[in-house]
Amino acid sequence: MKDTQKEKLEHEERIRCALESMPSEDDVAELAARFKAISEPSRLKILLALSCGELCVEHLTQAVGGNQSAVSHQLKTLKDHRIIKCRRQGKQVIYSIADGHILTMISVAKEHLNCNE
Amino acid sequence: MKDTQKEKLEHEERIRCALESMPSEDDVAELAARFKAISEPSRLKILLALSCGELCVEHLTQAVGGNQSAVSHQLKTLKDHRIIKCRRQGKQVIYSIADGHILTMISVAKEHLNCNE
DNA sequence: TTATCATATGAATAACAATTCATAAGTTAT
DNA sequence: ATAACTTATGAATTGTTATTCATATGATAA
Repeated sequence: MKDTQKEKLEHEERIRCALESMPSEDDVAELAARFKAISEPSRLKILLALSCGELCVEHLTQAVGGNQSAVSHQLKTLKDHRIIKCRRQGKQVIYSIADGHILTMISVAKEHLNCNE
Repeated sequence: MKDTQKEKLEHEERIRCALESMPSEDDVAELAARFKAISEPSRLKILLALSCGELCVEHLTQAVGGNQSAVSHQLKTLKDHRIIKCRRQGKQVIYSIADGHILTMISVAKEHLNCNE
């Protein structure tokens, strides 16, 4: 009976920790939205491509293999969530990954592919 | 004229890299699906809660603040994508995060919240 | 200024996913 | 075997998101 008692206490401790450390609704929502932005195949391809360095829209369109309009919409989504940033250079707009955290995510994700769990 | 030439070559190099290093359609699709699994607020909450340690469904239901059926559906989604795993203990089913990569992701995500870029 | 090239956007349809409700299934205790 | 408890699931509705098409905007060159 003592062991189950102990286990029960551990469970209580964990749920307490889970409830206390839970970020606010708003923070969770924003975080989820950012994950969602990454979670469509073509947007993920854009990020995978950008992990090689900055690229213009035309090249990104080649990289994802879609059409220009779709890619622009996808870029907007990523930009709105501050996952990528851009700068204009003449006629072209050149996109790049916004910060190190995102790059880390993409790297971890790539690793995941390679070791397959 | 020499500088733009050099830049152009760099661009070509990058798009070449992007195209060559792009994972297969299937791999990208699976990766995207896994990100998507993480990207709903209540599923993200489940993962944030589980980052404190394993929890049973009832406690997880408390942690996300939803109803039991919804949480079970969400758990199934996460489990189907091998983001969480579970074991039965008596009447209860106890869930935990499936592997280190996922934990890393959640940690990076949490950091992201704290430093806000 | 007009023509051309590169990118962005609004609106609509089409595809997809989340939540709910009712109920089933597995586990333990009586 | 039945009841009580915990978790899972199917089906339907509702809500969301992606893609497409047509067109607009912004930049450069002629």
